[in-house]
Amino acid sequence: MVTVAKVAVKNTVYHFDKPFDYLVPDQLLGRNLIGCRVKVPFGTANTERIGMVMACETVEPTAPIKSIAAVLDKAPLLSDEGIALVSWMKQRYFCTYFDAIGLLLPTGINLKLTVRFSFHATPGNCDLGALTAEEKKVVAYLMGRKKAQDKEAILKALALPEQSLILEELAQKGYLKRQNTTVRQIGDATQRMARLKEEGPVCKLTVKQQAVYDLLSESGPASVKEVCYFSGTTPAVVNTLAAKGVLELYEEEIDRNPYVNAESLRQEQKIVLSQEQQTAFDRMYSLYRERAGAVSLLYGVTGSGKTSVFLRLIDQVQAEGDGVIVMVPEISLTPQMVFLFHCRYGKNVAVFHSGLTLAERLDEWKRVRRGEATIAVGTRSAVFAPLDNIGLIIMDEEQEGTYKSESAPRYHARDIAKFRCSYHKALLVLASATPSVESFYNALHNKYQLNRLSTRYGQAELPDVKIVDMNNEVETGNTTAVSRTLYQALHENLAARRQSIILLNRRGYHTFVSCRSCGYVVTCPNCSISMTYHAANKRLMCHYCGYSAPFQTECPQCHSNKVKYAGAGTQRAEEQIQELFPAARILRLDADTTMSKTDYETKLGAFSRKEYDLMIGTQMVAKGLDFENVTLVGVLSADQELYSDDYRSYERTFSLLTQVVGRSGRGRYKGTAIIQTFTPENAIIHLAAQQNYDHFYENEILLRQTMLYPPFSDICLVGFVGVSASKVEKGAHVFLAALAAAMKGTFSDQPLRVLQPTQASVFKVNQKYRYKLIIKCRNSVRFRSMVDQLLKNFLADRRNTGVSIFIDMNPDMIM
DNA sequence: AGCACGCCGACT
DNA sequence: GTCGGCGTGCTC
Repeated sequence: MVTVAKVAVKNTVYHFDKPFDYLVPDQLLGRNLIGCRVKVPFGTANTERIGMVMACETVEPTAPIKSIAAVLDKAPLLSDEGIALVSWMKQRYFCTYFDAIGLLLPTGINLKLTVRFSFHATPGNCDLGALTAEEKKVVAYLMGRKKAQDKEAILKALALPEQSLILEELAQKGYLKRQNTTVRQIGDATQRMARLKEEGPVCKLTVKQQAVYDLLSESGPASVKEVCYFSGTTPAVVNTLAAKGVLELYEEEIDRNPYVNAESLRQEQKIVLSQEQQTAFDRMYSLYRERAGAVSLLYGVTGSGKTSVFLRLIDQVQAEGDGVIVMVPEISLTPQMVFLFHCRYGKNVAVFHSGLTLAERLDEWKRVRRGEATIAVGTRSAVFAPLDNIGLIIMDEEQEGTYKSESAPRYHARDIAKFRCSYHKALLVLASATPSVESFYNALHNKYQLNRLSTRYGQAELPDVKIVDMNNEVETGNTTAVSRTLYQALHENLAARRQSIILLNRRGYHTFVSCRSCGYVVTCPNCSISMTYHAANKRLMCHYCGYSAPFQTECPQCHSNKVKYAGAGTQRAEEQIQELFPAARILRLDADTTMSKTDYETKLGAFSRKEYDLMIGTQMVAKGLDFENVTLVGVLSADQELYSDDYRSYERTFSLLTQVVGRSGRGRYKGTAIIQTFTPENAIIHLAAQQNYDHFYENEILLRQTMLYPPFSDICLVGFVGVSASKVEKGAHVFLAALAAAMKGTFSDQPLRVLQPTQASVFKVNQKYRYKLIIKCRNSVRFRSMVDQLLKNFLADRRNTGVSIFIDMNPDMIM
């Protein structure tokens, strides 16, 4: 009998990704290998690859198989649950094992295989007489260095060809020591900075280089990222200048983890719940005690104090020795929330979000893995926190699109949370002021427990909302982004020394640039999308691929001088408002600026200390912020999201408007909100103004039923991407034909509605063309096995080379 | 994806 | 006669 390990191998592609059998050598037999990474020989060339042991079994020896070369981890990185979750994800998201494994491991732990050499100091080796000139050079190079060097680095430094075997030969002869190592790829906690050298330019500069030079001489040292943004260049230009000696690059440590002294913040704070909150708490707590792996939907109007209920629940679950995961949509925007958690639970909290460096993330991951932290707080990826006894998972604002991953594996954190809760028999709490239609449907049909918080906490009341018809404004000669009503309200609010928030919903909004003479619209050369004007760097930018070009008034088509930008981007709106209120202190929050995470926190801190009068920004000003002095909220234009062709666009608009309106009047003073729109008759806007979710839901669920959209079906989006538009289109049709054949043949039992393949709404992105095909289906085991087969056939079919394919089940947005 | 095996055109 | 083009098939 022999022991065989089932190993998932890294860097495979979908159609041959499966567990490969490797022999477990005798010296490894006593160890628990499941969940450990291993090195294995792979393919005819037996190249070394990294793998993950998914299972082990003892079998009769049959044909000879290859052996595991080495084990890379002392203890398993994945628990049994992790292994099960990886397999589950592979089936559900049509990804490879390692795509899924990557999510469960912290980024910093990824290993890279390298070979290192160092000088082997023995008495005989000092005699270099027997060596060739080249060999002497190599030995001399390594003699001068104490530490072992990477093979590639040595060859590069000595200008030797990559394939050179000289190092191996010298190791054989005993001059060098060879080490096979696996190095951790830990990212830098630093960022690259550029500063000019004092001498000034020593040679002629190209236009782009001059732009970088001018910028740096004006601004002083700056990060390479910022330099590129403001000069409209790429890092390549900066590197060239560095090579020419015009500027120098250096590393600067980026923002320190602001949570280091979490423990010192710790203090008990008693939470008093209202009757309504107490009822919700009691029901969720008893559901948790049932240990049935159930789901509860906590539906509470904005400002109803959902957080207090969470905290009480977490206290209880912690007291019973269970771990907790708390997810929030975008944690950088809620430093208040992180602060709150640190105050209450000190070092018991591990925080996961994109603002941490890789090394910090690795540390947090380890603290959870070792059981030092039993509460994981973070964005989407926190759902994978390596807790091994989960009692409770909380998803705040569960309807948010950021919980859905837009790259493979295209998972929804809610589904992962459900998996983990059913594995651990834990409670999943979905919380929202505007639950997703799917979740509310489940709650009404008793699949979830439903808890409502329908009054605001304390004395706070819901704000008064006015809807302003912008058509009237335009007709009566007001062409600015601010209506007279909003102007008046802002004026009064400033005079009363209260704060205001202005939402500018830019998403899908084109501050497009066009020629007033011939109608030419400036579009991105790489993508089929119009360019957006950025006032901060006076350039046109593409939001899809990052391409930028200087703004020019001359039209490339008719050569008139009439190219102008229109529409109210955040930057433009800020200018206008500043002109209208010259004395107001305005804070702009914008996802596109190069602001860092701690910048946000400082700015938001300053806002809460009333150092600003007005905050203006995109979606991010609408969500989760809690400032008691804000009594006015303005929405510059409510329409943009509403009229995209996505089945979730109503839901998103309703949610956004409801939430932003809810920012107003959270403290002692009654709040007001003003919504500007060109379609004042629209029902969604009125329902959001009234914060009337129930009515919105009733309308929406009927629509979903008629149109056969979720929750009445699942949407399986098949995407095709490639550089050749015709090949991509052909690929989509090849897939369609195969699907049609499957539906006539083996899978005729599947109730499917297939929509014709069409171009993606943004057809070209980054020089690649995109097609989509939509299947309305039931996401069942059988449906997935059909898709799996279709995918494998597609990938193996040579007609489809150059076309990549992906599946997105219930995408957040139809591409 | 890589990598090897295999069968036809430009060369010593 | 060989070197090498990239079409096809496999990876425990």
